[in-house]
Amino acid sequence: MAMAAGEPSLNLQVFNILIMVISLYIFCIKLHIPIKFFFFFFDDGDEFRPPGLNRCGKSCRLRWTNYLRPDIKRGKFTPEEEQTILNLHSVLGNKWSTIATHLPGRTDNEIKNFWNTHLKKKLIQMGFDPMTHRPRTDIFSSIPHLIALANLKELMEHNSWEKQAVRLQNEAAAQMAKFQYLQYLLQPPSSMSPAAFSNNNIISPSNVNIPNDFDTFDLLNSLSKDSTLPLLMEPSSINNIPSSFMNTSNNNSTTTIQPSIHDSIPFSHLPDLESCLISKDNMVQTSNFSVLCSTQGENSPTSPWRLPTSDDLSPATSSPPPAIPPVTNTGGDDCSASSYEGGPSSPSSIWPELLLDDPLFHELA
DNA sequence: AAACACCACAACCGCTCTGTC
DNA sequence: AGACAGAGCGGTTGTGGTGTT
Repeated sequence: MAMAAGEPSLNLQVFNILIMVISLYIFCIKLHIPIKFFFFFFDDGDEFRPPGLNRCGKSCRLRWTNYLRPDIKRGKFTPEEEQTILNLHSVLGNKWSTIATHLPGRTDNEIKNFWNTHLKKKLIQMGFDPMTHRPRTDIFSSIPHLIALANLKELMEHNSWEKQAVRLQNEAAAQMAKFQYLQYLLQPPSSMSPAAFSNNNIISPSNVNIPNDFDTFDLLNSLSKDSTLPLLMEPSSINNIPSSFMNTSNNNSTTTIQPSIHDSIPFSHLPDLESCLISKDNMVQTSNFSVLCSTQGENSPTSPWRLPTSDDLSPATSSPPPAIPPVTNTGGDDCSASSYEGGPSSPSSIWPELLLDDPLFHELA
């Protein structure tokens, strides 16, 4: 490995490179240029980050908009804000920035976090799908209902002295199931359309899906014979709907049927969260049965199978009883947790097979 | 007191949109 | 028209605090 004549020695080359590096270093120090600047091509970020601070301009902007901005409101969300978020989310979905424009002082990030950590869980706990704001129909949401059924069954077995009252309640349960099935069938197909968000939806033949199968007609006939339930299709009878079926907070006499219409309004069927949310350890949530018991006048405080009512949940408030989440099928594909289609493809095949065939249901009905 | 689980929230990430050159 | 930078947005993660065992 003889070195060619006139070619600088290896030591000299290294020395020259060293001199260049030192010169560059001094140059950078004099001009206050960070050395890191020359290694920007190794930076994995898409923006240049100033030395010393591991922050890019983007994160600084986020820090300002989400935290440092002086007009940001601190503290917990008020119930009004909570309700606003719920209402807006039912209409807008996860458009956090749009929702934030309606809540001065709150950032989209804050609202998003609040939703993910609080409101979503609340809705799930209440048995509502946080995406559709409608009663969930998956098996997990049905578990509290089934537990309530099981408890009721057990109580029935051990409390023969109240068989008569239980029988009445079972009849009411069957009627309620029929009613909810009918209500389900009568849902407008475009229940998720913006027009459906209006709280002034009035039931009328024009906005009601006339059922087209015989099962439904049979059900209608059976209901019309039943004095317990009103004739829904006759406007004159709408005012006769028992108050428990109606949103009692609506004092307007414009014949607005809350249960069925509520079911078509993504959020309006929800009661005030504070008034109906039950503590975590209470397995019996706002279920059909809590409403059912209260509607039949059999829900005496001493009754052994008494389930919580809205009064139990919030004695101080006079808010209406929670809406009736339809008795849910277990695993039906009409309204999955994340993809509600707004209407059943074959309504008559959903309830009877999956829910009404439930042995517990048969025993009770 | 320590370990662990859970919760709340700021921060980050990746993507899309928009304005500028 | 296309490239680029910055802003905006929604989903996700990291982390510190708190409660529980």
